[in-house]
Amino acid sequence: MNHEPVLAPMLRKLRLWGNLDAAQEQALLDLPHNVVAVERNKAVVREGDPASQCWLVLSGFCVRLKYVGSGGRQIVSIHMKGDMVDLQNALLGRADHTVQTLTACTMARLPIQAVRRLTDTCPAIKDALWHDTLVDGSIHREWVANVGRRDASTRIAHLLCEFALKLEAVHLGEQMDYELPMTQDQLADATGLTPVHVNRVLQTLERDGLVERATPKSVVIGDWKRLAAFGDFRPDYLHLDMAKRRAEGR
Amino acid sequence: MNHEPVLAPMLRKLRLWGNLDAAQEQALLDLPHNVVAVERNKAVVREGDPASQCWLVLSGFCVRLKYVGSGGRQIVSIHMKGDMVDLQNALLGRADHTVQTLTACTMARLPIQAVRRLTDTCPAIKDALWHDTLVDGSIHREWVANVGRRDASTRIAHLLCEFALKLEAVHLGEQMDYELPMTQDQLADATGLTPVHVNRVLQTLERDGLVERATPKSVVIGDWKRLAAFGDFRPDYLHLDMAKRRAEGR
DNA sequence: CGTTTGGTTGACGAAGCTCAAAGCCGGTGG
DNA sequence: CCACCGGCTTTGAGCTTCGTCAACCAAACG
Repeated sequence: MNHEPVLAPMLRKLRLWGNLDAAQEQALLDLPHNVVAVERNKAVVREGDPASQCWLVLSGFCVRLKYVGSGGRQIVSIHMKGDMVDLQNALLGRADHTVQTLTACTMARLPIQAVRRLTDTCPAIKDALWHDTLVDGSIHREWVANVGRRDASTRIAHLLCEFALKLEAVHLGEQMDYELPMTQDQLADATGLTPVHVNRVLQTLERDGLVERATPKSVVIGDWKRLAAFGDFRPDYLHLDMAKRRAEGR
Repeated sequence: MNHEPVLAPMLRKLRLWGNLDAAQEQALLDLPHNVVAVERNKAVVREGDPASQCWLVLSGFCVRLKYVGSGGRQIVSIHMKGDMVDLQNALLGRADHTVQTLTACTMARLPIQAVRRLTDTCPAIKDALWHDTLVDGSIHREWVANVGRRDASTRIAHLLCEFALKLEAVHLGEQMDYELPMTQDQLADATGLTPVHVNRVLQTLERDGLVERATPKSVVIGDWKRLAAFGDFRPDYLHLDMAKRRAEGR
Protein backbone atom coordinates (compact mmCIF):
# COMPACT_ATOMS: atom_id res chain seq x y z
CA MET A 1 0.00 0.00 0.00
CA ASN A 2 0.88 3.59 -0.65
CA HIS A 3 2.25 5.60 2.26
CA GLU A 4 0.94 9.08 2.71
CA PRO A 5 3.62 11.78 2.87
CA VAL A 6 4.49 12.78 6.41
CA LEU A 7 3.38 16.37 5.99
CA ALA A 8 0.08 15.50 4.34
CA PRO A 9 -2.04 16.55 7.35
CA MET A 10 -0.76 20.10 7.00
CA LEU A 11 -1.73 20.11 3.39
CA ARG A 12 -5.22 18.92 4.14
CA LYS A 13 -5.66 21.81 6.52
CA LEU A 14 -4.25 24.42 4.15
CA ARG A 15 -6.51 23.24 1.36
CA LEU A 16 -9.39 24.52 3.46
CA TRP A 17 -8.02 28.02 3.06
CA GLY A 18 -7.39 28.16 -0.65
CA ASN A 19 -6.47 26.38 -3.83
CA LEU A 20 -2.98 25.17 -4.34
CA ASP A 21 -1.78 23.57 -7.54
CA ALA A 22 0.08 20.28 -7.66
CA ALA A 23 3.54 21.87 -7.74
CA GLN A 24 2.75 24.03 -4.75
CA GLU A 25 1.40 21.10 -2.82
CA GLN A 26 4.50 19.13 -3.61
CA ALA A 27 6.71 21.99 -2.48
CA LEU A 28 4.92 21.99 0.85
CA LEU A 29 5.33 18.25 1.23
CA ASP A 30 9.00 18.60 0.39
CA LEU A 31 9.72 21.02 3.21
CA PRO A 32 12.65 19.77 5.25
CA HIS A 33 11.58 18.46 8.61
CA ASN A 34 12.29 15.99 11.34
CA VAL A 35 9.61 13.98 12.96
CA VAL A 36 9.75 13.95 16.72
CA ALA A 37 7.83 11.88 19.23
CA VAL A 38 6.90 14.09 22.16
CA GLU A 39 5.55 12.64 25.35
CA ARG A 40 2.50 13.86 27.17
CA ASN A 41 2.70 17.13 29.10
CA LYS A 42 5.94 18.32 27.57
CA ALA A 43 6.59 21.91 26.59
CA VAL A 44 8.13 22.03 23.13
CA VAL A 45 8.44 25.83 23.12
CA ARG A 46 8.59 28.07 26.15
CA GLU A 47 7.37 31.64 26.46
CA GLY A 48 10.33 33.94 25.99
CA ASP A 49 12.43 31.51 23.98
CA PRO A 50 13.78 32.58 20.64
CA ALA A 51 11.77 30.61 18.11
CA SER A 52 13.42 29.36 14.96
CA GLN A 53 11.42 26.21 14.42
CA CYS A 54 7.83 25.77 13.47
CA TRP A 55 6.01 22.78 14.93
CA LEU A 56 3.38 20.84 13.11
CA VAL A 57 1.10 18.37 14.87
CA LEU A 58 0.94 15.00 13.12
CA SER A 59 -0.92 13.11 15.82
CA GLY A 60 -2.09 13.82 19.33
CA PHE A 61 -3.21 17.08 20.87
CA CYS A 62 -1.43 20.09 22.22
CA VAL A 63 -2.16 23.57 23.52
CA ARG A 64 -0.70 27.02 23.58
CA LEU A 65 -0.73 28.73 26.95
CA LYS A 66 0.48 31.70 28.92
CA TYR A 67 1.48 32.04 32.53
CA VAL A 68 0.38 35.00 34.60
CA GLY A 69 2.14 36.55 37.55
CA SER A 70 -0.06 35.03 40.21
CA GLY A 71 1.03 31.58 39.07
CA GLY A 72 -2.07 30.84 37.04
CA ARG A 73 -1.99 29.39 33.56
CA GLN A 74 -4.29 30.24 30.71
CA ILE A 75 -4.62 27.98 27.72
CA VAL A 76 -5.23 30.15 24.68
CA SER A 77 -5.86 27.51 22.03
CA ILE A 78 -6.08 23.79 21.43
CA HIS A 79 -4.50 22.07 18.48
CA MET A 80 -4.68 18.81 16.65
CA LYS A 81 -3.49 16.92 13.60
CA GLY A 82 -2.52 19.24 10.77
CA ASP A 83 -2.17 22.40 12.85
CA MET A 84 1.01 24.43 12.50
CA VAL A 85 1.10 25.17 16.11
CA ASP A 86 3.92 27.54 16.28
CA LEU A 87 3.93 29.53 13.14
CA GLN A 88 3.13 32.69 15.06
CA ASN A 89 6.02 32.43 17.45
CA ALA A 90 8.42 31.46 14.71
CA LEU A 91 7.46 34.32 12.42
CA LEU A 92 7.65 36.85 15.21
CA GLY A 93 11.02 35.50 16.28
CA ARG A 94 10.41 35.21 19.99
CA ALA A 95 7.83 33.03 21.67
CA ASP A 96 5.13 35.03 23.40
CA HIS A 97 3.52 31.83 24.66
CA THR A 98 4.33 28.25 25.57
CA VAL A 99 3.44 25.25 23.43
CA GLN A 100 2.73 22.07 25.34
CA THR A 101 1.42 18.63 24.56
CA LEU A 102 -1.78 17.34 26.12
CA THR A 103 -1.23 13.79 24.97
CA ALA A 104 1.73 12.01 23.50
CA CYS A 105 2.22 13.58 20.09
CA THR A 106 4.16 13.04 16.96
CA MET A 107 5.23 16.37 15.62
CA ALA A 108 7.23 17.60 12.69
CA ARG A 109 9.73 20.36 13.25
CA LEU A 110 10.28 22.66 10.29
CA PRO A 111 13.07 25.23 10.20
CA ILE A 112 11.39 28.55 9.84
CA GLN A 113 13.90 29.73 7.24
CA ALA A 114 12.78 26.96 4.94
CA VAL A 115 9.18 27.99 5.42
CA ARG A 116 10.07 31.57 4.71
CA ARG A 117 12.01 30.64 1.61
CA LEU A 118 9.02 28.74 0.34
CA THR A 119 6.53 31.52 1.05
CA ASP A 120 8.85 33.99 -0.62
CA THR A 121 8.98 32.01 -3.82
CA CYS A 122 5.35 31.00 -3.80
CA PRO A 123 2.73 33.64 -3.07
CA ALA A 124 -0.15 31.17 -3.02
CA ILE A 125 1.46 29.36 -0.12
CA LYS A 126 2.13 32.57 1.69
CA ASP A 127 -1.53 33.44 1.27
CA ALA A 128 -2.61 30.09 2.65
CA LEU A 129 -0.41 30.43 5.70
CA TRP A 130 -1.49 34.01 6.23
CA HIS A 131 -5.08 32.91 6.03
CA ASP A 132 -4.33 30.24 8.58
CA THR A 133 -2.98 32.82 11.02
CA LEU A 134 -6.01 35.01 10.39
CA VAL A 135 -8.38 32.22 11.32
CA ASP A 136 -6.25 31.65 14.37
CA GLY A 137 -6.82 35.27 15.31
CA SER A 138 -10.54 34.93 14.84
CA ILE A 139 -10.58 31.98 17.22
CA HIS A 140 -8.61 34.00 19.75
CA ARG A 141 -11.24 36.72 19.60
CA GLU A 142 -13.98 34.23 20.26
CA TRP A 143 -12.01 32.96 23.25
CA VAL A 144 -11.71 36.45 24.68
CA ALA A 145 -15.48 36.71 24.50
CA ASN A 146 -15.98 33.21 25.82
CA VAL A 147 -13.78 33.70 28.84
CA GLY A 148 -14.80 37.29 29.42
CA ARG A 149 -18.54 37.23 29.03
CA ARG A 150 -20.03 33.77 29.35
CA ASP A 151 -20.83 32.00 32.59
CA ALA A 152 -19.10 28.79 33.54
CA SER A 153 -21.47 26.26 32.03
CA THR A 154 -22.01 28.15 28.79
CA ARG A 155 -18.27 28.58 28.52
CA ILE A 156 -17.53 24.90 28.91
CA ALA A 157 -20.31 23.89 26.56
CA HIS A 158 -18.89 26.30 24.00
CA LEU A 159 -15.47 24.74 24.29
CA LEU A 160 -16.88 21.25 23.85
CA CYS A 161 -18.66 22.37 20.68
CA GLU A 162 -15.57 23.99 19.23
CA PHE A 163 -13.55 20.91 19.91
CA ALA A 164 -16.11 18.62 18.32
CA LEU A 165 -16.26 20.72 15.20
CA LYS A 166 -12.51 20.98 14.81
CA LEU A 167 -12.16 17.25 15.24
CA GLU A 168 -14.70 16.77 12.55
CA ALA A 169 -12.95 19.14 10.19
CA VAL A 170 -9.75 17.19 10.59
CA HIS A 171 -11.11 13.72 10.45
CA LEU A 172 -13.71 14.50 7.90
CA GLY A 173 -16.18 12.40 9.81
CA GLU A 174 -18.71 12.76 12.58
CA GLN A 175 -17.31 13.57 15.95
CA MET A 176 -20.27 14.08 18.17
CA ASP A 177 -18.83 11.38 20.35
CA TYR A 178 -15.19 11.78 21.25
CA GLU A 179 -12.44 11.56 23.81
CA LEU A 180 -11.62 14.93 25.26
CA PRO A 181 -7.86 14.81 25.65
CA MET A 182 -7.83 17.11 28.65
CA THR A 183 -7.98 16.62 32.37
CA GLN A 184 -10.37 18.75 34.34
CA ASP A 185 -7.39 20.79 35.49
CA GLN A 186 -6.57 21.59 31.91
CA LEU A 187 -10.16 22.32 31.06
CA ALA A 188 -10.09 24.78 33.92
CA ASP A 189 -6.99 26.42 32.47
CA ALA A 190 -8.72 26.72 29.13
CA THR A 191 -11.83 28.32 30.54
CA GLY A 192 -10.41 30.47 33.31
CA LEU A 193 -12.18 28.45 36.00
CA THR A 194 -11.14 26.19 38.88
CA PRO A 195 -10.85 22.43 38.47
CA VAL A 196 -13.40 21.97 41.23
CA HIS A 197 -15.89 24.17 39.51
CA VAL A 198 -15.30 22.50 36.16
CA ASN A 199 -16.09 19.23 37.80
CA ARG A 200 -19.38 20.47 39.13
CA VAL A 201 -20.35 22.11 35.86
CA LEU A 202 -19.68 18.92 33.93
CA GLN A 203 -21.98 17.14 36.29
CA THR A 204 -24.79 19.59 35.72
CA LEU A 205 -24.28 19.40 31.96
CA GLU A 206 -24.64 15.67 32.25
CA ARG A 207 -27.63 15.92 34.55
CA ASP A 208 -29.31 18.21 32.05
CA GLY A 209 -28.72 15.69 29.31
CA LEU A 210 -26.45 17.96 27.29
CA VAL A 211 -23.55 15.52 27.29
CA GLU A 212 -22.95 11.97 28.40
CA ARG A 213 -19.72 10.83 29.95
CA ALA A 214 -19.22 7.10 30.14
CA THR A 215 -15.68 7.62 31.41
CA PRO A 216 -14.46 10.97 32.74
CA LYS A 217 -12.82 11.92 29.48
CA SER A 218 -15.27 10.62 26.97
CA VAL A 219 -17.79 13.11 25.73
CA VAL A 220 -20.92 12.16 23.89
CA ILE A 221 -22.99 14.99 22.55
CA GLY A 222 -26.50 13.68 22.49
CA ASP A 223 -28.19 16.57 20.82
CA TRP A 224 -25.81 18.79 18.93
CA LYS A 225 -28.31 21.54 18.30
CA ARG A 226 -29.27 21.74 21.94
CA LEU A 227 -25.68 21.85 23.16
CA ALA A 228 -24.74 24.45 20.57
CA ALA A 229 -27.70 26.58 21.60
CA PHE A 230 -26.89 26.20 25.26
CA GLY A 231 -23.21 26.97 24.65
CA ASP A 232 -24.00 30.04 22.56
CA PHE A 233 -22.00 28.39 19.82
CA ARG A 234 -22.16 29.87 16.36
CA PRO A 235 -19.35 28.38 14.32
CA ASP A 236 -18.82 31.24 11.89
CA TYR A 237 -15.70 32.35 13.73
CA LEU A 238 -13.96 29.15 12.70
CA HIS A 239 -14.34 30.28 9.09
CA LEU A 240 -14.89 26.69 8.16
CA ASP A 241 -17.56 26.38 5.55
CA MET A 242 -18.12 22.81 6.38
CA ALA A 243 -18.65 23.88 9.94
CA LYS A 244 -21.46 26.10 8.93
CA ARG A 245 -23.28 23.41 7.02
CA ARG A 246 -22.99 21.01 9.88
CA ALA A 247 -24.18 23.36 12.57
CA GLU A 248 -27.38 24.07 10.74
CA GLY A 249 -27.74 20.65 9.22
CA ARG A 250 -28.11 18.37 12.21
CA MET B 1 3.96 74.10 4.94
CA ASN B 2 4.02 70.61 3.60
CA HIS B 3 0.94 68.49 4.12
CA GLU B 4 1.52 64.95 5.24
CA PRO B 5 -0.14 62.33 3.05
CA VAL B 6 -3.46 61.13 4.43
CA LEU B 7 -2.35 57.55 4.84
CA ALA B 8 0.95 58.42 6.53
CA PRO B 9 -0.12 57.11 9.95
CA MET B 10 -0.51 53.63 8.50
CA LEU B 11 2.95 53.81 7.09
CA ARG B 12 4.42 54.84 10.40
CA LYS B 13 2.90 51.81 11.98
CA LEU B 14 4.01 49.39 9.29
CA ARG B 15 7.56 50.69 9.48
CA LEU B 16 7.68 49.18 12.94
CA TRP B 17 7.28 45.76 11.38
CA GLY B 18 9.87 45.88 8.65
CA ASN B 19 11.77 47.89 6.10
CA LEU B 20 10.01 49.21 3.08
CA ASP B 21 11.76 51.05 0.31
CA ALA B 22 10.63 54.40 -1.02
CA ALA B 23 8.65 52.94 -3.92
CA GLN B 24 6.82 50.55 -1.64
CA GLU B 25 6.02 53.31 0.79
CA GLN B 26 4.72 55.44 -2.03
CA ALA B 27 2.57 52.58 -3.29
CA LEU B 28 0.99 52.31 0.14
CA LEU B 29 0.32 56.02 0.29
CA ASP B 30 -1.22 55.86 -3.16
CA LEU B 31 -3.82 53.28 -2.18
CA PRO B 32 -7.25 54.50 -3.21
CA HIS B 33 -9.32 55.56 -0.26
CA ASN B 34 -11.99 57.86 1.01
CA VAL B 35 -11.73 59.67 4.24
CA VAL B 36 -14.81 59.47 6.41
CA ALA B 37 -15.72 61.31 9.58
CA VAL B 38 -17.41 58.89 11.92
CA GLU B 39 -19.18 60.08 15.02
CA ARG B 40 -18.74 58.65 18.47
CA ASN B 41 -20.27 55.26 19.25
CA LYS B 42 -21.00 54.28 15.66
CA ALA B 43 -20.47 50.79 14.32
CA VAL B 44 -18.63 50.93 11.00
CA VAL B 45 -18.70 47.16 10.51
CA ARG B 46 -21.13 44.74 12.06
CA GLU B 47 -20.52 41.12 12.98
CA GLY B 48 -21.84 38.95 10.19
CA ASP B 49 -21.61 41.56 7.46
CA PRO B 50 -19.72 40.76 4.32
CA ALA B 51 -16.56 42.82 4.53
CA SER B 52 -15.11 44.34 1.40
CA GLN B 53 -13.57 47.45 2.87
CA CYS B 54 -10.69 47.83 5.18
CA TRP B 55 -10.82 50.65 7.72
CA LEU B 56 -7.85 52.63 8.84
CA VAL B 57 -7.95 54.90 11.87
CA LEU B 58 -6.58 58.38 11.19
CA SER B 59 -7.66 60.02 14.42
CA GLY B 60 -9.73 59.05 17.42
CA PHE B 61 -10.17 55.66 19.03
CA CYS B 62 -12.21 52.61 18.22
CA VAL B 63 -12.68 49.03 19.34
CA ARG B 64 -13.49 45.64 17.98
CA LEU B 65 -16.09 43.72 19.92
CA LYS B 66 -18.30 40.65 19.94
CA TYR B 67 -21.77 40.11 21.30
CA VAL B 68 -22.66 36.99 23.22
CA GLY B 69 -26.03 35.30 23.50
CA SER B 70 -26.85 36.57 26.96
CA GLY B 71 -26.72 40.11 25.61
CA GLY B 72 -23.26 40.90 26.91
CA ARG B 73 -20.59 42.57 24.84
CA GLN B 74 -16.90 41.85 24.91
CA ILE B 75 -14.40 44.28 23.54
CA VAL B 76 -11.53 42.31 22.04
CA SER B 77 -9.14 45.10 21.12
CA ILE B 78 -8.65 48.83 21.19
CA HIS B 79 -7.32 50.80 18.27
CA MET B 80 -5.86 54.18 17.53
CA LYS B 81 -4.21 56.29 14.87
CA GLY B 82 -2.48 54.20 12.25
CA ASP B 83 -4.24 50.91 13.00
CA MET B 84 -5.81 49.01 10.13
CA VAL B 85 -8.72 48.04 12.18
CA ASP B 86 -10.48 45.77 9.87
CA LEU B 87 -7.91 43.99 7.83
CA GLN B 88 -8.85 40.68 9.44
CA ASN B 89 -12.51 40.88 8.59
CA ALA B 90 -11.80 42.10 5.10
CA LEU B 91 -9.33 39.37 4.28
CA LEU B 92 -11.57 36.66 5.65
CA GLY B 93 -14.49 38.05 3.68
CA ARG B 94 -17.09 38.07 6.44
CA ALA B 95 -16.93 40.05 9.65
CA ASP B 96 -16.60 37.86 12.70
CA HIS B 97 -16.74 40.90 14.95
CA THR B 98 -18.07 44.45 15.09
CA VAL B 99 -15.93 47.56 14.72
CA GLN B 100 -17.14 50.57 16.63
CA THR B 101 -15.85 54.02 17.44
CA LEU B 102 -15.21 55.11 21.02
CA THR B 103 -14.75 58.74 20.12
CA ALA B 104 -15.41 60.70 17.00
CA CYS B 105 -12.94 59.39 14.46
CA THR B 106 -11.65 60.18 11.06
CA MET B 107 -11.11 56.99 9.18
CA ALA B 108 -9.96 56.01 5.75
CA ARG B 109 -11.82 53.31 3.90
CA LEU B 110 -9.72 51.22 1.53
CA PRO B 111 -11.25 48.76 -0.92
CA ILE B 112 -9.85 45.40 -0.01
CA GLN B 113 -9.25 44.47 -3.65
CA ALA B 114 -6.85 47.35 -3.98
CA VAL B 115 -5.01 46.18 -0.89
CA ARG B 116 -4.87 42.67 -2.27
CA ARG B 117 -3.62 43.87 -5.62
CA LEU B 118 -0.85 45.74 -3.87
CA THR B 119 0.18 42.84 -1.66
CA ASP B 120 0.17 40.56 -4.67
CA THR B 121 2.58 42.75 -6.56
CA CYS B 122 4.74 43.62 -3.61
CA PRO B 123 5.81 40.86 -1.24
CA ALA B 124 7.45 43.22 1.24
CA ILE B 125 4.11 44.90 1.82
CA LYS B 126 2.38 41.60 2.18
CA ASP B 127 4.95 40.65 4.79
CA ALA B 128 4.41 43.86 6.69
CA LEU B 129 0.65 43.39 6.76
CA TRP B 130 1.01 39.76 7.70
CA HIS B 131 3.31 40.77 10.52
CA ASP B 132 0.73 43.28 11.64
CA THR B 133 -1.93 40.60 11.86
CA LEU B 134 0.48 38.36 13.75
CA VAL B 135 1.07 41.00 16.38
CA ASP B 136 -2.65 41.44 16.56
CA GLY B 137 -2.94 37.75 17.34
CA SER B 138 -0.34 38.01 20.05
CA ILE B 139 -2.30 40.78 21.69
CA HIS B 140 -5.43 38.67 21.52
CA ARG B 141 -3.63 35.88 23.35
CA GLU B 142 -2.60 38.23 26.09
CA TRP B 143 -6.21 39.36 26.41
CA VAL B 144 -7.41 35.80 26.79
CA ALA B 145 -4.97 35.42 29.67
CA ASN B 146 -5.86 38.81 31.08
CA VAL B 147 -9.56 38.21 31.12
CA GLY B 148 -9.29 34.55 32.04
CA ARG B 149 -6.74 34.51 34.79
CA ARG B 150 -6.21 37.87 36.40
CA ASP B 151 -8.34 39.41 39.11
CA ALA B 152 -10.25 42.61 38.52
CA SER B 153 -7.70 45.16 39.67
CA THR B 154 -4.74 43.47 38.02
CA ARG B 155 -6.77 43.18 34.85
CA ILE B 156 -7.65 46.85 34.74
CA ALA B 157 -4.12 47.92 35.61
CA HIS B 158 -2.87 45.74 32.77
CA LEU B 159 -5.22 47.38 30.33
CA LEU B 160 -4.13 50.85 31.42
CA CYS B 161 -0.50 49.88 30.85
CA GLU B 162 -1.16 48.46 27.42
CA PHE B 163 -3.02 51.56 26.43
CA ALA B 164 -0.28 53.86 27.66
CA LEU B 165 2.36 51.97 25.76
CA LYS B 166 0.42 51.85 22.52
CA LEU B 167 -0.26 55.56 22.77
CA GLU B 168 3.38 56.16 23.19
CA ALA B 169 4.30 54.01 20.22
CA VAL B 170 1.95 56.03 18.04
CA HIS B 171 2.74 59.47 19.29
CA LEU B 172 6.39 58.81 19.76
CA GLY B 173 6.34 60.66 23.04
CA GLU B 174 5.69 60.05 26.68
CA GLN B 175 2.20 59.02 27.56
CA MET B 176 2.19 58.29 31.23
CA ASP B 177 -0.52 60.87 31.54
CA TYR B 178 -3.40 60.52 29.13
CA GLU B 179 -7.10 60.68 28.52
CA LEU B 180 -8.66 57.25 28.51
CA PRO B 181 -11.24 57.46 25.75
CA MET B 182 -13.58 54.97 27.38
CA THR B 183 -16.48 55.20 29.78
CA GLN B 184 -16.52 52.83 32.71
CA ASP B 185 -19.15 50.83 30.87
CA GLN B 186 -16.77 50.32 28.01
CA LEU B 187 -13.91 49.55 30.32
CA ALA B 188 -16.13 46.88 31.82
CA ASP B 189 -16.80 45.44 28.37
CA ALA B 190 -13.08 45.30 27.71
CA THR B 191 -12.27 43.51 30.95
CA GLY B 192 -15.26 41.24 31.32
CA LEU B 193 -16.41 43.01 34.48
CA THR B 194 -19.41 45.10 35.53
CA PRO B 195 -19.38 48.88 35.31
CA VAL B 196 -20.07 49.08 39.02
CA HIS B 197 -17.12 46.91 39.83
CA VAL B 198 -14.86 48.82 37.46
CA ASN B 199 -15.80 51.95 39.30
CA ARG B 200 -14.84 50.50 42.64
CA VAL B 201 -11.59 49.07 41.35
CA LEU B 202 -10.56 52.40 39.85
CA GLN B 203 -11.11 53.93 43.24
CA THR B 204 -8.87 51.43 44.96
CA LEU B 205 -6.19 51.90 42.31
CA GLU B 206 -6.34 55.59 43.03
CA ARG B 207 -6.36 55.09 46.78
CA ASP B 208 -3.27 52.92 46.47
CA GLY B 209 -1.53 55.64 44.51
CA LEU B 210 -1.22 53.59 41.33
CA VAL B 211 -3.05 56.10 39.18
CA GLU B 212 -4.41 59.59 39.62
CA ARG B 213 -7.63 60.72 38.05
CA ALA B 214 -8.23 64.44 38.01
CA THR B 215 -11.36 63.95 35.92
CA PRO B 216 -13.01 60.56 35.51
CA LYS B 217 -11.37 59.90 32.19
CA SER B 218 -7.94 61.29 32.73
CA VAL B 219 -5.36 58.79 33.81
CA VAL B 220 -2.03 59.78 35.28
CA ILE B 221 0.38 56.99 35.94
CA GLY B 222 2.54 58.21 38.77
CA ASP B 223 4.96 55.35 38.92
CA TRP B 224 5.10 53.32 35.75
CA LYS B 225 7.21 50.54 37.19
CA ARG B 226 4.88 50.07 40.10
CA LEU B 227 1.75 50.01 37.98
CA ALA B 228 3.33 47.61 35.51
CA ALA B 229 4.38 45.31 38.34
CA PHE B 230 0.96 45.48 39.91
CA GLY B 231 -0.76 44.88 36.57
CA ASP B 232 1.49 41.93 35.74
CA PHE B 233 2.40 43.82 32.61
CA ARG B 234 5.31 42.56 30.55
CA PRO B 235 5.17 44.27 27.18
CA ASP B 236 6.90 41.61 25.10
CA TYR B 237 3.57 40.49 23.66
CA LEU B 238 3.25 43.80 21.87
CA HIS B 239 6.38 42.91 19.93
CA LEU B 240 7.35 46.52 20.06
CA ASP B 241 11.03 46.90 20.68
CA MET B 242 10.59 50.38 21.83
CA ALA B 243 8.07 49.11 24.31
CA LYS B 244 10.64 46.86 25.84
CA ARG B 245 13.16 49.61 26.37
CA ARG B 246 10.61 51.82 27.99
CA ALA B 247 9.24 49.25 30.39
CA GLU B 248 12.63 48.54 31.82
CA GLY B 249 14.00 52.01 31.42
CA ARG B 250 11.82 54.16 33.62
C1' DC C 1 -0.54 -4.18 46.04
C1' DG C 2 1.25 0.60 46.99
C1' DT C 3 1.62 4.90 44.58
C1' DT C 4 0.28 8.28 41.60
C1' DT C 5 -2.79 10.91 39.06
C1' DG C 6 -7.02 12.68 38.44
C1' DG C 7 -11.83 12.95 39.87
C1' DT C 8 -15.46 13.90 43.41
C1' DT C 9 -17.53 15.93 47.64
C1' DG C 10 -18.52 19.16 51.36
C1' DA C 11 -18.19 23.32 54.07
C1' DC C 12 -17.04 27.78 53.85
C1' DG C 13 -15.53 32.33 52.11
C1' DA C 14 -14.79 36.00 48.90
C1' DA C 15 -14.81 38.40 44.55
C1' DG C 16 -17.66 40.26 41.80
C1' DC C 17 -22.73 40.91 40.26
C1' DT C 18 -27.52 42.99 40.67
C1' DC C 19 -30.65 46.36 41.59
C1' DA C 20 -31.77 50.72 42.80
C1' DA C 21 -31.07 55.33 44.01
C1' DA C 22 -28.64 59.44 44.08
C1' DG C 23 -25.02 62.75 42.53
C1' DC C 24 -22.53 65.17 39.03
C1' DC C 25 -21.51 67.22 35.27
C1' DG C 26 -21.93 69.59 30.47
C1' DG C 27 -25.18 70.83 27.16
C1' DT C 28 -29.57 72.85 25.65
C1' DG C 29 -33.51 75.58 25.60
C1' DG C 30 -36.49 78.80 27.77
C1' DC D 1 -28.93 83.08 33.64
C1' DC D 2 -31.37 79.41 35.27
C1' DA D 3 -33.78 74.96 34.90
C1' DC D 4 -33.86 70.83 33.02
C1' DC D 5 -32.12 66.78 30.74
C1' DG D 6 -29.27 62.86 29.55
C1' DG D 7 -25.20 60.40 29.99
C1' DC D 8 -21.92 58.96 33.22
C1' DT D 9 -20.26 58.07 37.79
C1' DT D 10 -20.76 56.92 42.51
C1' DT D 11 -22.77 54.59 46.56
C1' DG D 12 -25.14 51.07 49.31
C1' DA D 13 -27.22 46.59 50.44
C1' DG D 14 -27.90 42.04 49.46
C1' DC D 15 -26.94 38.10 46.80
C1' DT D 16 -24.75 34.53 43.53
C1' DT D 17 -21.31 32.37 41.38
C1' DC D 18 -17.33 30.72 41.71
C1' DG D 19 -13.01 29.95 44.49
C1' DT D 20 -10.49 27.74 48.50
C1' DC D 21 -9.23 24.17 51.39
C1' DA D 22 -9.17 19.71 52.62
C1' DA D 23 -10.46 15.25 52.54
C1' DC D 24 -11.66 11.09 50.22
C1' DC D 25 -12.12 8.01 46.26
C1' DA D 26 -11.19 5.35 41.91
C1' DA D 27 -8.78 3.92 38.27
C1' DA D 28 -4.25 3.21 36.16
C1' DC D 29 0.37 1.81 36.48
C1' DG D 30 4.57 0.08 37.98
